[in-house]
Amino acid sequence: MPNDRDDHGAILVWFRNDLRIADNPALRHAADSGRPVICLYIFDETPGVRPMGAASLWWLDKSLKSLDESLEKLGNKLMLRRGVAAEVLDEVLRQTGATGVLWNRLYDKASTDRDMAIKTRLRAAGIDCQSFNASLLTEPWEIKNGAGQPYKVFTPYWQAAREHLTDVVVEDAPKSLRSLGHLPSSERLADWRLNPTKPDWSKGFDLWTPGEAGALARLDDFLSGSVSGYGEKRDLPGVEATSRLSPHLHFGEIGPRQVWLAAREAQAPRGEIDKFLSELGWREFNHAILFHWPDLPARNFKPEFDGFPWARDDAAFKAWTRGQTGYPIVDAGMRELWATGFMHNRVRMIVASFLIKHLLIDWREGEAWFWDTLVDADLANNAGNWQWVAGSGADASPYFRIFNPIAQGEKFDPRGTYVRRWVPELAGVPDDVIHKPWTRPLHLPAAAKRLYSRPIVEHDHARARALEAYHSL
DNA sequence: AGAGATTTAGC
DNA sequence: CTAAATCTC
Repeated sequence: MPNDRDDHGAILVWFRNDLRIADNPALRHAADSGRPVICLYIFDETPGVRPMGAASLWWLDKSLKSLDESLEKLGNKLMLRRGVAAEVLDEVLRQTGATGVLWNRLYDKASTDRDMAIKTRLRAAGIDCQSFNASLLTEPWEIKNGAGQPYKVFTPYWQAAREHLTDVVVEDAPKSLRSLGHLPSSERLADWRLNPTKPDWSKGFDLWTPGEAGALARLDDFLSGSVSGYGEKRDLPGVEATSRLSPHLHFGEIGPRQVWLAAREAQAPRGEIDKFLSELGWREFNHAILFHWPDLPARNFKPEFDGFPWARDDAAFKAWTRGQTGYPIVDAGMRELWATGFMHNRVRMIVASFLIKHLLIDWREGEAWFWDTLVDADLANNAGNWQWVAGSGADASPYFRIFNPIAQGEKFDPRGTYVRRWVPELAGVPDDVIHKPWTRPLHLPAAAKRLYSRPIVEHDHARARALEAYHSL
């Protein structure tokens, strides 16, 4: 009775940040229906949905290509359309006669507003419309404290969340995907011009392999190698000891359930595995906070910060973005970001603290820069982490914790390995002054003297000024 | 997931 | 005396 199945129409799978075929419940559900499946990615222009930054667009380009190749192996392909999502869906439904639309959920307000409106409207029109969870270990609304409220502190949140994770399940990729006989036209990926207009900028991004295969390889590499020394080495930017899964997780090339299960089965000490998994916990926490406090990217989580006397200093901001602050660890981080679309986590905290506390520049300006330049730019994590550093966020670092960029450098990059990699003009500076080259100008090689400038603010002065600003609240 | 000053424990 | 623990911002 094959024709019988066709009578029910095709199912449309709307891909978003779930660019994978394994552990993808919407895709799996469509495949299991036995009906033809239309795989659609919409370059969404719905007003209010934050446009991706330049580094994200670079990544998206490769990830979509990779997903299309995976789908072709299953006998299907990825259809691309650009426009306002609701209108694009209407058009594709009309062109294909599909009778069902499935997707995996997103959790920011612009997306949930859009998706709820679409779901209500499509269901009223008789379209079978369902959403699934591909992106999080637990749904944000599932984890509540004793008073029925969402947690605002990470440790009790993660403790409660872990109790929900007794039967984490991963679904295999479908073996095949029926396709529609006559698929309406797709736009061409190249026409979207997702690569940066300055091609030189992304030259150094080749350390990444966007796409599902690259994500799985990265996870495997990490779990069979550096996770063993994770607790000790994860804070050392000169050592490659972190997983670097963040962009893959953001685009959903791999899901947190896959990471969770693989980590639990890895041959490594339990303590190290748990430390790594608690980083997944922060990802869950940030998404839950964003879901319950949708203004997180724009407004202080703690409203008492609303009166903070931020400085307007374009020259200082520019120096920060270019890695020209005169503090080697800060400059190394900002240059790693520019060169690779990524920055080591420890250094993210240092550069963010520097922008907010040494320069007194609003965390939202830093958040916007990261949004544009990070390949792992993620609304929940980016906003949550910037507010964490600023002291204005949920379970944030107290404002008066002001990182000393010299001490942080000496503690976490003691031999200057990281600094020398990203600030080559300091290559010949001896270890004992690599994080404070201005203190012994006579000992500096000519290149360092000529090319590396003095700090744009003096640490003790900036620290005192930041504390004063904080106390003015 | 600070920094810096001060106190205390252990020798 | 030193290093760890404690306190304060």
